[in-house]
Amino acid sequence: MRFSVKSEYAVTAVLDVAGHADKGPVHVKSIASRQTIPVRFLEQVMASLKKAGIVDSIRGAQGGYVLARDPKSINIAQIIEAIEGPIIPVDSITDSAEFKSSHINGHVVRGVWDDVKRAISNVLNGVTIDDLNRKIREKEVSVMYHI
Amino acid sequence: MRFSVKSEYAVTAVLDVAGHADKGPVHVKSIASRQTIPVRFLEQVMASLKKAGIVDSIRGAQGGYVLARDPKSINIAQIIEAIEGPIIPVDSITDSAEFKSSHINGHVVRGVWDDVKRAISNVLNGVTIDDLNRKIREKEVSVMYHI
DNA sequence: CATAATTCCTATCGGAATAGTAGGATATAA
DNA sequence: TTATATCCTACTATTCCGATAGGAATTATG
Repeated sequence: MRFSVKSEYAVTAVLDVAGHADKGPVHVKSIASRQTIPVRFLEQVMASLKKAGIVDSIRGAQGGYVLARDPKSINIAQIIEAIEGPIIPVDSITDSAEFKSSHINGHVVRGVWDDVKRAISNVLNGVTIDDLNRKIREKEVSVMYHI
Repeated sequence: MRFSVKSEYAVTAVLDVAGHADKGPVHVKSIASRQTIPVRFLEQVMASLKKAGIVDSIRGAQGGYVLARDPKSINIAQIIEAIEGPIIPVDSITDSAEFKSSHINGHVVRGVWDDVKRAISNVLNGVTIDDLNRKIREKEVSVMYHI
């Protein structure tokens, strides 16, 4: 797993789609201009999200993207895994037989790495798109009051 | 922060130095051959560790490296930061003013990122070289019993 | 049916980072 | 004085990231 701009775009985009769910399918162009993300780049991000079953697409004119599932059932871990691959890889470099045998005490070090990955996974699994949407709405409300 | 081979080398090396503290300064060549790490590459890793005040060096013949501090006071976070830079960067790309203003709801997403970094930091700060050394010794003992 | 709008598929590219190599300067024990 | 180390700096091959690009496939709309 890593922490790329692409992941950030992905979460932002899903959040954007969720926030505009009422006005029919959201097209990439809108998201891109709202969030200032290169359109052609975002296209690829959306493709990954679709492949992972997070969004659905409607092709053709007036098409766009919609959430494939309930915002409460989409968490950040799923989105990031859709983009970057498994947070806890099935076999990492350090899991190879040669690595294990050539690095004395490697298992101990790898134990720490695993702990870290678990911690990351816990955080990301604990936050849903619905959670973030609420936070955004709360913020908007508080801004309104301040005006 | 990231999870490079270099970091793994660093932790392994510190662990190796700690484990051979009794027989005087440990030289890079020994560590490299024991752990199967390219010598010239490990040299650079050790330089970073020294700069960070984790190990001390003795130059010249029969020189080598020793721990600069008590193994109980060296944690994995310190080692990784010595190699990769701050785990929680003072200013990341996503913290720039332009990024903030151009990405709606960016603060919410970044909030999650911060939570993750904190979680990573907690794990890495909670594990010391002494902890890992104990684990290695326990393992060795249990292996001995099995023979 | 024609057209505009949209997703979809694939290839390419510049720049940065990673992992590793290399040459030689410097220090010091023996 | 010599062998053994660390130290300093530059280079390199490969991979990955962020982004761009061309064009095919699909579909609502007039």
